[in-house]
Amino acid sequence: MDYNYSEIEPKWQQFWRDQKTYCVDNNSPKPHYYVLDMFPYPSGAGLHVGHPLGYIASDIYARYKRLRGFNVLHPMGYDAYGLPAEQYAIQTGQHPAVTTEENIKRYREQLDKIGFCFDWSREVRTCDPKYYKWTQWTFLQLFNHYYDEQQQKALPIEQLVKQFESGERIAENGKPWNELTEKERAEVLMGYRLAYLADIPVNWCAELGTVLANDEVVNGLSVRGGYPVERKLMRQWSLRITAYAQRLVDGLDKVEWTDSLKEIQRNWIGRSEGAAVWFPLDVPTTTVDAPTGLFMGQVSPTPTPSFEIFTTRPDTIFGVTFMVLCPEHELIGQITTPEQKAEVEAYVTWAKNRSERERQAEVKKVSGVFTGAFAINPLTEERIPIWVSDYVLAGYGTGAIMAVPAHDSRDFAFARHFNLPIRQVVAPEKDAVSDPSTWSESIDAKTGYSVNSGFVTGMKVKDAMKAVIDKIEEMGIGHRTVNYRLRDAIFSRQRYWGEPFPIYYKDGIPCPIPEECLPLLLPEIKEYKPTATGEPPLGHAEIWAWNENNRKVVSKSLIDNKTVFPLELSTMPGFAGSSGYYLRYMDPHNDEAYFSKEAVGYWQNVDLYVGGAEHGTGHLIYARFWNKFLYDIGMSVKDEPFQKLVNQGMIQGRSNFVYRSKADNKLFISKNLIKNMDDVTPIHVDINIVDNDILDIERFRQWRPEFADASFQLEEGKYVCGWEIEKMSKSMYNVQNPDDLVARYGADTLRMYEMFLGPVEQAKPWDTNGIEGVFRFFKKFWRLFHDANNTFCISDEQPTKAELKTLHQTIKKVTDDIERFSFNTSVSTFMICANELASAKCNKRAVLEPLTVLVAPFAPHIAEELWHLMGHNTSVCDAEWPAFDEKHLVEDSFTYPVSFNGKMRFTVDLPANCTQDEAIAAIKAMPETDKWTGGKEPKKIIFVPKRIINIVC
RNA sequence: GCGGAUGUGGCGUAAUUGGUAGCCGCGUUAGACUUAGGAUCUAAUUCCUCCCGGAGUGGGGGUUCGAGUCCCCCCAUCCGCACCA
Repeated sequence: MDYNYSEIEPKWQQFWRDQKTYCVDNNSPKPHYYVLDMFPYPSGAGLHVGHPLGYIASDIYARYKRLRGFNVLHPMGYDAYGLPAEQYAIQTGQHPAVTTEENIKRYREQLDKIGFCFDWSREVRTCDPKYYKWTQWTFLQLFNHYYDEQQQKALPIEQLVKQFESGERIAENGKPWNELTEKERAEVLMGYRLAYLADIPVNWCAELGTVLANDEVVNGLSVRGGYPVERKLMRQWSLRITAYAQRLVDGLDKVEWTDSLKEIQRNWIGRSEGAAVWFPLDVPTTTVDAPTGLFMGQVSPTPTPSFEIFTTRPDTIFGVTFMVLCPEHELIGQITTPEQKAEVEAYVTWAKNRSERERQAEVKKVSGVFTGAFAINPLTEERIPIWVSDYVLAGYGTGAIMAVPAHDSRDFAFARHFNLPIRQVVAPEKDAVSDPSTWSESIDAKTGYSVNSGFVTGMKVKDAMKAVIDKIEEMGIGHRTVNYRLRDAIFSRQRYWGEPFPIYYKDGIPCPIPEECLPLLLPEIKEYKPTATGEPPLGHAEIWAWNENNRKVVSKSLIDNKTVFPLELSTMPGFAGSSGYYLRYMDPHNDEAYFSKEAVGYWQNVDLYVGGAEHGTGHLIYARFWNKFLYDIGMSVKDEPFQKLVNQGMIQGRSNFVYRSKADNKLFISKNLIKNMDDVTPIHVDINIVDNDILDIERFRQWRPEFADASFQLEEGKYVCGWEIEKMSKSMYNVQNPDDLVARYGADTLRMYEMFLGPVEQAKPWDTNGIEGVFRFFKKFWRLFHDANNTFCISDEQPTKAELKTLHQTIKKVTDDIERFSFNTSVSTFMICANELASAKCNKRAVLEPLTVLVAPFAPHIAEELWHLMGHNTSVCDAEWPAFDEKHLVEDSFTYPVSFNGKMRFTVDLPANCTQDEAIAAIKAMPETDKWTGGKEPKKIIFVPKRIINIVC
């Protein structure tokens, strides 16, 4: 019997379970290291080979760190709340908890087979009340805190109340605190809470019956299901993530993530510096609210009614030829002249009713309408028309812009369409002024010089920006400011399968459920659809009201508005549970706290996080925000949750095709015999009946009834299939299930092969064609330890110099590779090592024992087996990483390549410690030298120790 | 449009970070042992070639004794954002 993985693997998996090999302690004299995988959503389809890629990489790293003497935390759990289980529940009536439980079981079985070193005793599930208690708890903390701009951190809302009480801070409506009703006070505070309730435009997905976050919508369609999404104003819970925008940007400089992912986040946060400027209105005063004259809630220093705009190009203010308001702008109703009223109203109505998809599809289409009103350019005192257009967005800046058509492509298109004047105020060179009517596009670059721009004319653009802002600030009509594209995170979902909000409503005022009463359990309901009145599914729950006196959830029929009140009906989104799970792993069974101070003090934060880059604008932003908040309130000890982050590339599917003749639909033509692709129809064929692109004809005939009597045109007796790289999906018959590969080659081969496929970070197609090579490696590796009769047989002889060199080369390369996360090259190194040892017939313990430890992170099962065969009775996981000794690599002599004018010509052996002069003398003495220099004295000789000798002649 | 990446044999990839391009594996070819082989072993495998050599890392230029690697300009593919003022 050869290498028998099917016997070895279950045996050691059981051993690890019995010995609790992977249980980690929260206190250890060893240095700590935290390796985390993004926990999976347990979908009904089970794992495919793409899922474990990142898990294998992190597993190798975790095992490596452990062998290097670290106390390694490497947990796993499930992101168990989510839409698919609920959609399934709506269709089948099956409780989402039941399907989720089944799926988790399947995932666990599949994961176990691959031999991961997860500490399952720390498993968390987001749908477990013991876990979501702390999700709800964090929500309450967010509700009870506000963001203090001065201190740049979250502070308890009581401190804000004190400021209001003392008059240190004034409510926006200007009324003193003690004159406000309780309801008014609640509303004021709601404007500060980090978790707040507000009417906001949301992404409403009618098909899913819920609101979605921005990152859950792509091209106007929901990510899950691809249903249309519309913009709608709804009263929703939100998280004031925008308060943390600057810290979220700054924190990126402190973490070791890829530049591309950092860019994605910077882009999403969208910080831009510029100026807020007030433009006075030039309208009959009767149409405006005379006493305040304010529209944007700002304290205007000017007595004239004015409105605020945001610009990143204050230097172009001399080129403003019109203003544009977004269709939602509250000023529109007040300033529109009677003549324009009908037209403007029609436009606003049209713009509001457009679906998100329509709007996005028609971005290039210019539309807008003139209000009839004018503003005054505060620097030039020119009278400029005010327009309304939906290319100005309500959610960004102030929803109003100063349009500079000469230097903004959108303003340019608008001006061209409506025939508005275009005035050049920036030129690439000082005198490069031309007639804008001849331009095909605007000059948007922030370079060059200001022209036609009053007091900044002739300045460089950068200087002009500064000069204009200074002037504006001096005039008291605006100021420097920073805007972010990031929006607050909508936190309500009109769904059942999520965390209930620990909130009840007393006279319409949202009140938190006392912390001691958490978790607020998700109630059972009969139907998972929205109620007849359009309430979220929790509207069906009968026992869903809060009794303030005995602090219990009670029947809705008891609601009396004195002691019993309705509970919130929406639930939290998927990212709620996944935003803090990494902290919970540190102390997963704590019922007194999210996690103990000791636990977080020991583990600090995640040292290495492995997962897909698709979470760049979702989970990874929310989790950083969540952590920063927990940091502010003294829970988390690090400002950033994930120190180093590695994005594993997506694994695509490699589909196989058979080609059916169009002339004869029973005939299938082997790929290379096809003369014209138009004569055949490519048909997806299940990759499980294809091996190295060769079709298993018998299994193909059995695959589908219509192929039972298929005939074939074969090449050399084989049917060769075509292939293409596509997304891995059931419908393309290209899904590779890891279980099948484990059954056929063993987990160690699967692990090693997934690493061998290429760099972990790189997206790549799954291709089983090379797995045989890895499997052969293991058979070869096994044979090193066994004789011809497959009896374990290693010798205690001293290794030769060459064998030690092989070993230490391998130690060095593999160690370096793992540190660099370059696992594909480590696999190559192992293969080279095994080849060399096999041809040297080396079966010496002094070489094989350290080698077994090196292989252990990659192939733990075979390593454990051999480790025990070598007489150890503890796990190879607790071995010590072999020490590298440079001296075994030192050679007596070194073979130098000698090149002439950069072209390699011959090699020469020189002593390893040879000096430059010795080397040059030796080369000059070589007869070959004359041949290449033609006997002349070389112009120059370049000598790089242990590299190369180059002669310039 | 903006931002980020990538481009090397038939295929997946490697290259001591500026020093003999193509390691390792797949596939292919030939051979050995075999009743047999989807087992094992050996050898060959970038391309052209008159077997002397020559060309070659998407294309073009540059720096250098020397460039896959550094700089500039194109081309192609992939990913992210997208009316963000």
